[in-house]
Amino acid sequence: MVRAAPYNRVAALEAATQLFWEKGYVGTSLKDLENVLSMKPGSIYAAFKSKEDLFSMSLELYFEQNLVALRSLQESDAPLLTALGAFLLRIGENAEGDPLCRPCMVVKTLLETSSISEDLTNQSRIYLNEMVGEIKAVLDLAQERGELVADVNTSQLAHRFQANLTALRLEAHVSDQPDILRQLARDMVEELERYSAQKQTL
Amino acid sequence: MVRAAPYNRVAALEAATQLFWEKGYVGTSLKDLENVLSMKPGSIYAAFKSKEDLFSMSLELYFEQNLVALRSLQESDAPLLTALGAFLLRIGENAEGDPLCRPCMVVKTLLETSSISEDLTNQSRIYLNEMVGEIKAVLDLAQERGELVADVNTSQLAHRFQANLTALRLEAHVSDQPDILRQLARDMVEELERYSAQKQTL
DNA sequence: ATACAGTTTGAGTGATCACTCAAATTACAA
DNA sequence: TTGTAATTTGAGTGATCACTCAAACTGTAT
Repeated sequence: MVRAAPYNRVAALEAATQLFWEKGYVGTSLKDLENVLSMKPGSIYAAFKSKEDLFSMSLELYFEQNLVALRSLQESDAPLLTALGAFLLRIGENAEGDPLCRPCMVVKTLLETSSISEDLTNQSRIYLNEMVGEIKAVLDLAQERGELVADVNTSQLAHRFQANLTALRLEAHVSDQPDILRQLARDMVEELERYSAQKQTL
Repeated sequence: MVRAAPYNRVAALEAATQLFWEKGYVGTSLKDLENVLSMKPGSIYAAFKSKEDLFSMSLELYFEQNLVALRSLQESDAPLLTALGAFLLRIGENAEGDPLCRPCMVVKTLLETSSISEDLTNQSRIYLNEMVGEIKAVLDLAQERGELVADVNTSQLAHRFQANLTALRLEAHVSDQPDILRQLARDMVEELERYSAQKQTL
């Protein structure tokens, strides 16, 4: 009775996400989407209702994938502070094609849509808040495990980490001096590790 | 012989800058510009050649104004590190209508135009590099004056400051928790003042 | 007053925008 | 095989995009 959809919804959403991430909401036309999704306008609208809805779903997918990366940290027993620092160092390497070394799609969306679509702006805001909450959860766990000094405000430190992450991804996009970027990442890691319970006092 | 232009070029450019800053390049239509500049399309094109050129001039104006603010620091004899920190603390207050508490137009442009206009992207990149150079100049002067410890890499610290500034302006745009934002600003100031030559050792 | 050059005007350009829908196609049940 | 409902198709919708240009207007020189 129900015919299987001949398009792969997940694959289509992932392709849309990449396109939107790169070109932004306004900068992406339906022609662009038709090409990338290999779907005609009618199919796109049947499947995703509107360009804005499709963007919203793409943003959600992007967010969920980032959330998964953070959650997986908490499930392993690897040192948490080291793992957080590794994110920064990875951005510092600025490897070609590493998605973490491109500006965050949520941040891009927030900036782009702040006078275009209130819905997308709010969605971005919510995601950023959820992300910082997830970082805080990692830091709380690190405190439980005795990796992080007990007297630090994890909420505050989470915001600091998110700020560093965002700024570093931006710098990776701007900088043409690998040394500067790498050292910037190291400075941020050093700052983070000043709260490590394991570290020797200076 | 030459009739005085009945439009005020500087005022028009400033109005265009505000509009572009808020709505972005793609998000601003010529209709929007006509309204804000009180000019008909023909006049706009006679005066500014194209939408992209007008945007470019607006971005330049924005940049020059920011540059002036930094240069003026070097001409006064007020403590430089304190003055730099004051920028951060001002963002931390997130006062309604304070332009410093809105995301940087250059950063917005860089993110928005990276797949739209190579020219505007390059222009943004250049401005960000000039800004960080100007921050470095302030830090170098601070070293000369003995305000800043001698062994710190001012180029590196300048990049760190710029990253903090950018991230903080972004956070001011996202956050609905004044306390968090204020504390974030204070953390950044504290980090900066660890390089103060005047400060007492911990 | 008249001529004229500089400036503004705004309807109109073709292109592109997001989006629609009747018709063709397809997969499955009977 | 046939009937049917789900899906895809893609030409076409009106709206809006950045932009143009001939005509009207305006300030100045003569």
